Amino acid sequence: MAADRPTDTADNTSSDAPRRLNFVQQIIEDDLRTGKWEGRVATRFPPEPNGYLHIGHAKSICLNFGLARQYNGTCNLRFDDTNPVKEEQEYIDSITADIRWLGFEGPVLFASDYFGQMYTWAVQLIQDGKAYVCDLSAEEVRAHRGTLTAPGTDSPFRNRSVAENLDLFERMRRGEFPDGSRTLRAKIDMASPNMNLRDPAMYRILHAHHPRTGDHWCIYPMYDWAHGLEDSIERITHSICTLEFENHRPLYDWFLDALGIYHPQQIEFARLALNYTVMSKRKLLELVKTKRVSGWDDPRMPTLSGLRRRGVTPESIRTFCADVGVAKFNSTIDVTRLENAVRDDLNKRAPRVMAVLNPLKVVITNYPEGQSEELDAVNNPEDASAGTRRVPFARELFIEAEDFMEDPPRKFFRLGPGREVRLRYAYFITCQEAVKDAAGNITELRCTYDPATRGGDAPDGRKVKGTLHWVSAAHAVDAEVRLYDRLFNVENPDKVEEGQDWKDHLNPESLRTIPAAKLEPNWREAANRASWTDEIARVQFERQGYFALDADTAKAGRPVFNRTVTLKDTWAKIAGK
RNA sequence: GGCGCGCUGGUGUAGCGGCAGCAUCGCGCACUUUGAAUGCGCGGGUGCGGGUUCAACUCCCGCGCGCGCCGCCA
Repeated sequence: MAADRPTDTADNTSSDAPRRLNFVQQIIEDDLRTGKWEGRVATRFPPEPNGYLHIGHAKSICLNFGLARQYNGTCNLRFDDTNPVKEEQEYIDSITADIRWLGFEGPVLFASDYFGQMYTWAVQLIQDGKAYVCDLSAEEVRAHRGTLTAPGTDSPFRNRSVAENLDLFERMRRGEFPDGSRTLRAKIDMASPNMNLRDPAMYRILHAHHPRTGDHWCIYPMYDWAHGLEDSIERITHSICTLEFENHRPLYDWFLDALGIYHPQQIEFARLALNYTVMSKRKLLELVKTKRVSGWDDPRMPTLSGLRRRGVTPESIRTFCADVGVAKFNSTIDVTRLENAVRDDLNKRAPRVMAVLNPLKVVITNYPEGQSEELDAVNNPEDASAGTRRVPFARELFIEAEDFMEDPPRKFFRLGPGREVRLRYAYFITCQEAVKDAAGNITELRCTYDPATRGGDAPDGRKVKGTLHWVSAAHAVDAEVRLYDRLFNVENPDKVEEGQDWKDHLNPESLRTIPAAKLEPNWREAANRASWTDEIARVQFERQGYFALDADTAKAGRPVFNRTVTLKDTWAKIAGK
């Protein structure tokens, strides 16, 4: 099941086997069969540029762009920029870049380009007696709206004449009234059991500078009014959004029908939720603003830019989204599934390199001083075409401090006094002595090597339980390594108890920095043997995990690596017990 | 209160009347110059009560429980 599984599609259409369609695909195929849209499939991804994209958006992006790809249709990237007070050019730029990084492209459009058309349509509704200008304040509107159980009451301005409404609306547009003083409302039904239909606002007055339209407008359309129009203008066929818009669908339909214009079908699906993180833009923004993380692209963030910097590949995000599927009910996905998709991809593609994070010096006492040699190491056991490289070996080495125990427990396969292990691609060594300082800390190991085991095999067939990674001390390159862990130490940070704050569950150990890890000297050439669509260098540090070269490398004057994800570590589990 | 959705193994889900599958997680075994990867095995059908049917996890009805939404945000 490994080799032939498509790893780069956003859908689950495997060529063989009966295809299992998700419910959206079913709707589309039914429509294709009945010719509902003349065989067209047109979707859109409509982010509001008020924050960075996160893994939850990736699901929607993969769905919308994936559907278009699958059915030979189109998918527009449409910025839903209808609220200038929250939106910024920075977000427009990051969203565009993130989508391209994820591997999708399509026309880039802006809702703000339709403001003129929307205005014309609003006038039409007024003329038809289906919209009116209301002078109630926000609080008064709330009071008139009624409650969950009680119907609302009509606004005293509900029955203004068409002429007066037209005049007032025009003056709203011209900027004659202050923010919040009036709204244009749809005349629907103040007694509707669906609160969304109790004369919802279509336009509010906002004297705000818009990133694209500047100061041309001082009235801005509300989502419910605008969204269907945007879809209609773009002749979208399937307008896919998340579950919370289900109650808005009657409104979506009402506006389009009242106007008598092209009418796409709105379909709702469950957004992605992941444990051990938060996904709301509000909370992510707060983490950024309060400096709990270094920015939107902090590698601990669930943002696409954070995941990218962390080293996660776009391919693995796409397979993850395909694996997760599309359903009509909310559920929380275990992050381990994301991590797994990442390991799966990286295992096949990442070149192996040896790096010692927590160095312990080893002296090979029977290896000649001043001598060194080069040993062959394979770059990727999963990919023969990756070839081999030469790794220098000498008398003084570093191994991982955790790979030695003075008094090893039964199941510990690594080095201990008198024990023999293999140094990967090098020799068998036996520990003769652990040298300690005055405080009793082990400062150095004195070992002997068996020259006959060069390359790592014993001619006499002798076996060894453990294989350690290592680096020649004289040849090692220092690197900064950033070890990341989950941002929160509880599964659901959104669920807070009385008197607690969601930020109380931030994991204090989500970042651990190692200033001077020891890398094998040819790490860069080794890493560059693989090519990545985003040109971020990624490697596996053998026995430890996958790491990505951070852009800070340039200013740090030494390589800086981010740990993307660890390797599975069954010893850690055993040791933890 | 309304609308919508769900209730299958530890978890997340698939099946659209007759075989319960996938992923993940856990455990075990094999193999192994990454305790990695890989391969194999083990771990389930009830939310409750009715009905339709030769046959229901799948269809229908009622109940229960859970979740989501109800801003001059999107």
